[in-house]
Amino acid sequence: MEHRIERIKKQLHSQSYKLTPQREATVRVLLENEEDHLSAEDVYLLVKEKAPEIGLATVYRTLELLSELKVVDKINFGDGVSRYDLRKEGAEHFHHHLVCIECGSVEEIEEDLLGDVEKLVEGQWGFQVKDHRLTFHGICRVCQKQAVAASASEGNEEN
Amino acid sequence: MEHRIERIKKQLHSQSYKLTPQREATVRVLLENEEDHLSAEDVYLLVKEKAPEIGLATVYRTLELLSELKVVDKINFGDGVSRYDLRKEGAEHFHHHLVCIECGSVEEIEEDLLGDVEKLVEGQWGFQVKDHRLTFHGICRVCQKQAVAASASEGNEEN
DNA sequence: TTCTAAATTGAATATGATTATCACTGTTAA
DNA sequence: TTAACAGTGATAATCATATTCAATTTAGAA
Repeated sequence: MEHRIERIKKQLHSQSYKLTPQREATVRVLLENEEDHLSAEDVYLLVKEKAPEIGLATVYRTLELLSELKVVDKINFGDGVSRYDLRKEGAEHFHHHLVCIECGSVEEIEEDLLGDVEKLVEGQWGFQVKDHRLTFHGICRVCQKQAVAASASEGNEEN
Repeated sequence: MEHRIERIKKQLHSQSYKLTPQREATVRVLLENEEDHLSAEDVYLLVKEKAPEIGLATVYRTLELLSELKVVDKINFGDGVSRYDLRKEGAEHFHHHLVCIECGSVEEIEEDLLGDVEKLVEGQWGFQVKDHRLTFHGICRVCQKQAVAASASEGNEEN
């Protein structure tokens, strides 16, 4: 953790930005909640717990800054809010997401599934790929099981 | 064109919605601008040309409705607005996009590039894929050429 | 056709996320 | 020390989208 903060600090400095206490607190929240896909508001509430004096505007500014530096990726799952997702250290590409249309859960896939597809796009469309966004919409493992269980008990009145 | 409108009409009727003049005008605009990725505001302005009495709220409602019926896909390229893209007739999956980070142009790929990847996701992650969103960010053919031209003329003062 | 209930509309307003403004503070470097 | 200046928090402004509501239109029933 400290190592990653140190690294982000260097990234900031390299563009003559500072790692202020507010920015550090924000980064720590992102690191501690790496699994989640927090909105700016979510981040704000979590940062407030450690640094109650921080303002919402600062959180937005920090997230925007981290986004420019490619420390986080700004993503959008179609609800009205942007979410911020830490990029894995050294990751060249954005990771993929599995969004469940039943329960709304979001799972991440770190593996790069698109190597071949990107080559195809570069070759066939002459498009020089720099990054990608891939999201699958469907039904997660848990909801699939629930669906099976529900249909199995069909006919036996349970309520 | 008429054929496609007829088909959308049937889809609406099957859920007991009506193809009102306002909805028809909106659909026509979408059909006539199939190449583009129009925002709600864009659609509104274009529909106004044929049906000046239409309200913005109606356009939003219509686009939302068409989105539910999977006639259009609501997409988001990271600027603050949703864009609406007609789904090709009979297309099971959403098509892909190539977004140029230089000039902002958006190209579409109709081919389904993800057959293999989806099988992998279903097998390895147990996730039942219903749809996907895939966008590549990079540099389009035109901007690549311009970059080459610019670097070639480097040193010769041209202005 | 006439009637009726439900669907749809436009205008206006409300909402909610994000951005801009601005006065103030802390930091840096001469 | 002081003079920039980056960074901050509170607040107001913006902008896309959703909602409300009274008026209108529509598809069938009678």
